Amino acid sequence: MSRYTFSAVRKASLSDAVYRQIAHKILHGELAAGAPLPAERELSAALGVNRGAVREAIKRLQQAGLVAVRQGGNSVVLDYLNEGGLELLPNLLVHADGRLNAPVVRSIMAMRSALAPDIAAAAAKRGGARLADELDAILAHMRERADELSALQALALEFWKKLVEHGGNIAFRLAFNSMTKTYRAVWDTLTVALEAEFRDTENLSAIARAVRGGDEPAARSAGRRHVEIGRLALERALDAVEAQGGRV
Amino acid sequence: MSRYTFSAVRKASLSDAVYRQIAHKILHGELAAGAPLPAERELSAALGVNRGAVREAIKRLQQAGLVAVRQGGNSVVLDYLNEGGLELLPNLLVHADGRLNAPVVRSIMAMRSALAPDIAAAAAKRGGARLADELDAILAHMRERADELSALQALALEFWKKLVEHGGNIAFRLAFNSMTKTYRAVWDTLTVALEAEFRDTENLSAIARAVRGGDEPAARSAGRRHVEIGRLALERALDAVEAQGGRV
DNA sequence: AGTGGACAACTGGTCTGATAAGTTGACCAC
DNA sequence: GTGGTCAACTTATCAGACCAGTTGTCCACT
Repeated sequence: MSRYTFSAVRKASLSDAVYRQIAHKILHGELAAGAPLPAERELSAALGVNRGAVREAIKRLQQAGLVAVRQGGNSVVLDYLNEGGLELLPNLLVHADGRLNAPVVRSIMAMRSALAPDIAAAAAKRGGARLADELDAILAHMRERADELSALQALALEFWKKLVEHGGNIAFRLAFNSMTKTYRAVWDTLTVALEAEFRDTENLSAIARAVRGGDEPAARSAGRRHVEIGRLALERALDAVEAQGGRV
Repeated sequence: MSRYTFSAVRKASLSDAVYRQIAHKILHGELAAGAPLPAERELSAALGVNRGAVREAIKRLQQAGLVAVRQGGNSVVLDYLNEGGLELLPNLLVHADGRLNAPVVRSIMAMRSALAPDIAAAAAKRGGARLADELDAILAHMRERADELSALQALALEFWKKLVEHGGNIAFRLAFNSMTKTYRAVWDTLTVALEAEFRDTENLSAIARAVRGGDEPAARSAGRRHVEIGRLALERALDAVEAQGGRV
């Protein structure tokens, strides 16, 4: 492996930039629901890009439930609270100025708490010994690398990924994907905030044992205990910064 | 009101049609993960549309996590099980031949069961008397129109929409939107399958009371009991048709 | 007063054909 | 075996045109 690490060079396409700019304006209230979008020709002139790029961006906005397009009239901004899907979470998680949006963080942690027990239970129901072996392997790595917090974080995510992959529930799996994308957007922040959870191999071991024994209730309660550790830690952290009126 | 009812004329755009066709091929295995997509020019020639329409469709596929696009090389199909979000559920719900996909139905009902109790609890925590009044109004309508099953279904959905709107949890709300879109795709089927749940105004009333009293645990358990009615009914229905090897 | 036709001025939808720029593999000089 | 060069791909972007649906206005007719 190379002695140095390099990160990929940024190469956002024009239509991506257009999409992001308009989505940002909508999600942060600059373009209110019901407001008409400028005409495609106007937008392409204002943004200095070809109309095709604008159209590609608008098609994506349409798919995300942010705008409604209708031939003959202007596209109009929709209420994303009624039309948007989970994939909007990453965009909502940070304020325009880069601060974390605390209510959104709390929402995500609450959803995680709602789903994790059932994900663990489903894995226990269908997983079997083979899954348990894989989980134990991950746990072994976690114990080896207890001093590398970021590695622990990655392994914990992998643990849950395995559970959701073997639970046989496609809805859980897709929701997990959406939440993982959100998670990655604030990875470094959570490395610190969720440390207590990453160190809780005890409950993860309990899940692995429950998977091996097919014990759904045990998996459910161990899963619940595990994610509650992180939820409470984050809750306290948010309360602390909010109490002193600080930035999140 | 007019004596006759008319339905809107179909007016799908070209890029929509292209998107649907390719997404269908991916989600139903015709295009496996890792496979390269034909070049845009090839696709536009094969489909008989211009390249712009193909590009708009591919941009949407990219956003949905179905393909990865890279300048200079062919776009490649991704594994939607690892990359896709909840918004794919409507597409996965029905097989290529129009039959319901039973495992997906079970998944969705399981997810609903995981979220509903927490949605009810969150509403009880933050809703207050005003929300309770609105819920009671919906319940009154449900009792009036107990003989119109489809109306009951719409009102039940509205009831949950109110709960999720007032729960203050954005993640629940967005997930609810995704699931509602899926729900609408099989509305008529569920009208019959979930009849028992739509008639269960008892637990909904209990939720409304819990909201009025701010009683989170009561809202949680009533919510759980309510959706379990539908989940079990659907479970039995699926088991029945599967036992006789029938179509779903 | 009310209906519906004709029309202008918008809007998005589609198309053609061109150029820029990134990727890949083959070949070759060193 | 390393790296340069080139051809043949690919996507990215562009300009400019025409088609098609929506809206508001005016007006003739009933």
